[in-house]
Amino acid sequence: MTGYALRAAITDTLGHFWHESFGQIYPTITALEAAGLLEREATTGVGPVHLTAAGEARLRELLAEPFTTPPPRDPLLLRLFFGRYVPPELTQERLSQALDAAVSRGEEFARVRAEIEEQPGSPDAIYWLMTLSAGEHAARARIAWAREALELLDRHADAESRP
Amino acid sequence: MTGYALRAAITDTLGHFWHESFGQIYPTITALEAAGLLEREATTGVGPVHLTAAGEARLRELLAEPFTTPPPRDPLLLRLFFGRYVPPELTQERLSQALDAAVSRGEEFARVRAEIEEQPGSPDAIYWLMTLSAGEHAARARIAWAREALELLDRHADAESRP
DNA sequence: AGGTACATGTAAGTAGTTACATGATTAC
DNA sequence: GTAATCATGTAACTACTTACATGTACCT
Repeated sequence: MTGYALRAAITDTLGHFWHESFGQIYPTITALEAAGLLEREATTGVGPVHLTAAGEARLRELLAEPFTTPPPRDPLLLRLFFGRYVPPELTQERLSQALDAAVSRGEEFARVRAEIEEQPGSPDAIYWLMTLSAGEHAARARIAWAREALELLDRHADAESRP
Repeated sequence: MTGYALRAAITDTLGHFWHESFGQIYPTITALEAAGLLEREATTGVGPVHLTAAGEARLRELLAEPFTTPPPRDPLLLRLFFGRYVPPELTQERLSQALDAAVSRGEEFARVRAEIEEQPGSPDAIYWLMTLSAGEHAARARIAWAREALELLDRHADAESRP
């Protein structure tokens, strides 16, 4: 595929857990081609590329290597944690937005699930369903949490206004 | 507090959703001091610092500003998605590790909850409980997902070995 | 005396984003 | 003909990690 198509594919199918920018993609394609891991389908220097045999071997190698998880950084939770320093209405709004976003993600996941289950028997299907399921569980948990937190905030505001 | 104590406090109380390294903390303390937002408690140039009035005002300002969420990058899900390229036992092991880690996190959260609920009435308590609850929901979701995925993988391996 | 926790900092390097720049092709 | 989509790339910048370097204080 082309770099452009690759980016679209990443956004569409890995979107809920991965991301790449053009600033990463194009220099990487150049480097991989120089290393013989990628090949152009034309000799023009641009256009679709695909993995060479060496490229696929390297991919398998990389996927099998141990990996580390980057340190967490959740900007929403950070702002909620210091909620005492901002108006309660702002915290409420932020929770509402998080709730809406999680609901949308849940709906999107349902559409993707329907799509995958239309073509069963693909050797990839089980792995795609696995990562999809991670998104579904996370979205449901986020929805439940946000509702709970909004209620907690409501009750707290009530208790403050009539002590 | 000192930079060292600050880092310990971040790790202890924000650990499940935030992180800072010394390489960030110390230069930042220097910059904030130069800007008059932090003050040393001694005149020696080292030792505990605390927010000035201007510093607290700036903190409130920053906390109230809109924020963006960084693009997602989940290294585990990426490797599961391309599960077809690695031995199934490796995928199984990775899921088991994720499950164990989520269980441990869940237990840790239970301890923290007990701690917070010991001193009720703190004006921060509601916000701390909110972020803690986010961790609890996420951990439970991760546990449920990992168990489900392990089962899916098991059934799949069975189906492959006796077609 | 030796180890562990407390404490502070820098320098090099990596990773990644954002903004800018350019142009071809397709759809209406 | 003009707007959107497809397509490729670079340069500057920001954020952040890691490794290194150094020293004190306390405990046993």
